[in-house]
Amino acid sequence: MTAGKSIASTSGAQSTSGQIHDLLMGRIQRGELGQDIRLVDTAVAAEFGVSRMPARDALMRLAHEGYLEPTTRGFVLPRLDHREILEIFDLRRLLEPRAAAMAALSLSEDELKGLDDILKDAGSAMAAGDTEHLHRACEIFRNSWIAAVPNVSLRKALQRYMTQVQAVRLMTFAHQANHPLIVAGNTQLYQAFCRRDAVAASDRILRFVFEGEAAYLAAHEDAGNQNTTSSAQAG
Amino acid sequence: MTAGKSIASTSGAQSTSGQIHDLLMGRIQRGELGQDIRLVDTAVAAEFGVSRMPARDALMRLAHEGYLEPTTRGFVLPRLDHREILEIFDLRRLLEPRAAAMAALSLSEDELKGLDDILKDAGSAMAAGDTEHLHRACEIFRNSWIAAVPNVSLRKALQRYMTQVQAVRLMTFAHQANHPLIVAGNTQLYQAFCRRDAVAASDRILRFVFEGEAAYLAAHEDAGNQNTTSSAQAG
DNA sequence: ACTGGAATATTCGTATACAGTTTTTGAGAT
DNA sequence: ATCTCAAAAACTGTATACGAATATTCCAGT
Repeated sequence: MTAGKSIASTSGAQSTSGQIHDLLMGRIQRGELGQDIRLVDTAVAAEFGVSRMPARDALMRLAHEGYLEPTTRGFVLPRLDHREILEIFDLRRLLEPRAAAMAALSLSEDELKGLDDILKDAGSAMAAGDTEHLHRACEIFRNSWIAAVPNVSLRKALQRYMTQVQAVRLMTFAHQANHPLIVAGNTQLYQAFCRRDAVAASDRILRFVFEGEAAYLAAHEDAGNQNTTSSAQAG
Repeated sequence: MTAGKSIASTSGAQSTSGQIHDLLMGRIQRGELGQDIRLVDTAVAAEFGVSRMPARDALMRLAHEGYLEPTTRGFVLPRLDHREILEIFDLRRLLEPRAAAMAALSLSEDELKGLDDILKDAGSAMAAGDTEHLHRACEIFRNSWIAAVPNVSLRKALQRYMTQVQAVRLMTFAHQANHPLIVAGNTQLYQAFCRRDAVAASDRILRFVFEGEAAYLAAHEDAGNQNTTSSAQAG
């Protein structure tokens, strides 16, 4: 309570619990939470200098949205097992092609320019061997084009699998050999967007998801060979 | 507080707020709430003989699930607008064919028998002109086959759109002319399940969603012609 | 050293209270 | 009769407190 971060003046005109919710979701999406961290309402409340209620509301809402998992002792990141990760690849193959096609038709010139900038950023990050930077750039790229999907319900559905995307990325990005593939895939997607080519965008993202799954499976096998335990964790 | 309904001994071993949540959701799904009714936490709390917090939790959870809409003055039934309903038809076209295909391969003999029973129930309900009964039977049918989808993530995604499905149903079921189409569609889906014909199940559910959209659009036009206000409401 | 079980600590769910905000109500002026 | 503005009521969001449930720790007995 004494070290409160003064929640006010952060994001939009929301309630306290809404602001805490958004902040925590940002941390989760940016992968700032270790998978062994337990989020407890009293601790969150203390961090933000508020009472338990807003913190509790935010945590429960995040849990219900699938970003956190309630346990008997605090909230933790949902630990995705191998099966669940593969399931979500399946879902992404169903949803993302249509989403990319819609985005191709909806992205404004400004948004395309923004994607271009992010892509250049990702390219230089790859050249510099800065995995962390590349990771962030790819996340921004994905969030940006998804934000342009006009079907709100579809957009929300995609955003719900951010955790899985993050978890898989953390595994596949570890292998620098994957980096050119990732940047090339995003570049081709961007080019399809520029051409307003919905079909190409759809095809490209589908192939991208398949490639992601293949890279994940390879990383998973590696991890399995080296260490039988804690193989398919998000970390 | 004095006239509490003694929440205990109702449903499973949940928390108070969970029980209130389930009870209210049941009322919503059964259409027991007029669209002009405002649910206020203090009133709900008084009805169930608890304090505001559990009632508030339940209402907020229902709101977040899309069953209710928070306003400055209590919670009301969500007014799904035309755009959102069409968006969800789009999503269902992406997800349900795959789900039905998976269900065709996964349904056990017992589950198939259960579907058959429900289907017969629906048939007799239609014959008797019991719209309410038919509505319930169709809901059970849908829930039953979706429960057999082995991809947990896909299953959860589908269940998230239950509300919208319900809302649309309430509109389309009002026209008795739609009833034979609905029962026939479910019957054909069931037959595809029995044959373990994933392709037929996939095709059938896709057509079913299209038919549902067409029926919704027709109902929407009717409502629009009769009354410009309160056209696309979930009643 | 290891196991069983009680004491302790942590955390959750709920109750009650208070403050801020928005809607409604009602009185007075035109 | 209607409009305006202030007072009241209603409702939401947050703070604080308490009891219950569950995990953890620690000690005694083997």
